[in-house]
Amino acid sequence: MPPHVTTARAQYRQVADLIRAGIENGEYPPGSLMPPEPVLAARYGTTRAVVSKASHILRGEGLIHVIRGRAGRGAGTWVRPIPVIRREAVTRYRQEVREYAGSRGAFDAEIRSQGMTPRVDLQIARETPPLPLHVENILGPWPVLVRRRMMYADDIPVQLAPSYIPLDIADGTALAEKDSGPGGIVSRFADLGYRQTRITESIRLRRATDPERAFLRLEEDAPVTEILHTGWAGERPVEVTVHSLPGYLWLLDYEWSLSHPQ
Amino acid sequence: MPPHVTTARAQYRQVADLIRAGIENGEYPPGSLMPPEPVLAARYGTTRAVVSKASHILRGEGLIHVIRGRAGRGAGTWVRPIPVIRREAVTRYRQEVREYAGSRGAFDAEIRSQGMTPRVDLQIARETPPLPLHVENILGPWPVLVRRRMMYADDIPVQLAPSYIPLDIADGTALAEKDSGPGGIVSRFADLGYRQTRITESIRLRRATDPERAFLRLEEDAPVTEILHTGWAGERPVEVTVHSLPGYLWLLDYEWSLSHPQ
DNA sequence: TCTTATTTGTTCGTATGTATT
DNA sequence: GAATACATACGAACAAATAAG
Repeated sequence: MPPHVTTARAQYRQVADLIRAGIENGEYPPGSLMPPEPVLAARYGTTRAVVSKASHILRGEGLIHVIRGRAGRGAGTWVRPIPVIRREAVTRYRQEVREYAGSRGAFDAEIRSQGMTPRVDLQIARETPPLPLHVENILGPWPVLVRRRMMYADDIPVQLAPSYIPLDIADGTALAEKDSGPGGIVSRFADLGYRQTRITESIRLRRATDPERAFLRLEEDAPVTEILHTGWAGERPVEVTVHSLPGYLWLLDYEWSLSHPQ
Repeated sequence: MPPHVTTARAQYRQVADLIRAGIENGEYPPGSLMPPEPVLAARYGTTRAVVSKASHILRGEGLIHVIRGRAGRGAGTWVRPIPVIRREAVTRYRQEVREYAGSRGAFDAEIRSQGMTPRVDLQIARETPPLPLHVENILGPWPVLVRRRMMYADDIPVQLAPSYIPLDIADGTALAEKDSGPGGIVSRFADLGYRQTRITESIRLRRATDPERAFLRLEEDAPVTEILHTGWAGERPVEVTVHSLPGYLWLLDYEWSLSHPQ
């Protein structure tokens, strides 16, 4: 097509549409390696520049992930290997869910119930102010214990979730241990006399930070969903967790009852 | 800079960063008209191609909106005029919130409490199957009354929210009226004996449809947050609303209590 | 370890189309 | 109709990262 001929929809968007359809219909299956851009250009009758723009669109949608270099073990353009993951925000804090089939907390239960294999890497550290702004706004400028969780489904990174706990609550307790035991740390808070009675979550979309992009294998234009989660024991915030999720990868479910009067 | 000299970060990303900073620090204030691409290219010492790529990035983030043509009344590159809007998912269904200062439902109250002026255009229609897939999955293949709300803050379109109500509930009642009265339609459901006792919401990120892009003034690469909201009267779903929000524009708040045992 | 091949990233220059004032 | 401004496309060149031998 000569450069000056413009149809209703731009070529690069049409190519993106075709590749997206190919991903959905099995031509480019989940987890597979895509052909190189020059091959795709020939296949769709266009130039590498157009395919490259299409590629960038699909990356922003989290459908593909590109590692530069000669295609092989690591490098190449990869189709996202797993489907959308559902997060049940309310029921996940019920004891029977958190302990489902011996799970260590809500995430384990969540991934297993969807037929995938969960894995969580955990780093524990102490941190002093300044804390991340959103966290300090809630917990105040005091030392905290941080439980940094790096979470995988079928060995694919799907979530980052650092939890911040006031050090005067956590220090020297089971909350500072790697194995949080049956039911996860929510159960440990209860053991310590800080039974969480109320949860607040604040959801927003934002650009990914560099560490998030590296861990979640996101491209620069792919948005991240941030869930700012606070667990309250009475009037006191005892836990703040900042969940970072690839925006297009997750489905978030909420459920609540209405009380009268209406 | 010659084409083969590459610094750590691509020029077009650096330019996007500079413009984004300019928007945040008041150089390009909310609601203002940006200079044309050739002017920006000169200002940042680069070419129009680079500025154009930067522009596309910022559009994907919903920070600017471009209307092609000679700059003037309508055309040009505009900085998004309003800040992030907060949606309180749980408290918004309490009667005192819905009726705040005489508000007609939750959205009115929400926008007013944030110092902006709400406006809602409403179209009411009857529809027969096939309904949108997600809606039919919940309500079944039956005729519905649709209340299509088009919502503005300070006359800027900020949300689309069609509500689907089974026709056997809504027909000939206040639910089919334009003015939903004090407290909005949730109060009208209660009047009709369908007191909503439970709410479920399912949140996902997706590409915008053409009508959404047109109404919300979104660019093709800007994601939309969809909230699939269902109101239940006992075991029966009596209302499904599909909220479409510009992804980066909204902050969604949830809150709930934990019951024992933990 | 070093060299070569492959693949995507970035930029430039140019040309033309399309939309609005 | 003229002027302005963004949209798209092509082609070329070189950079940078990874793979293969």
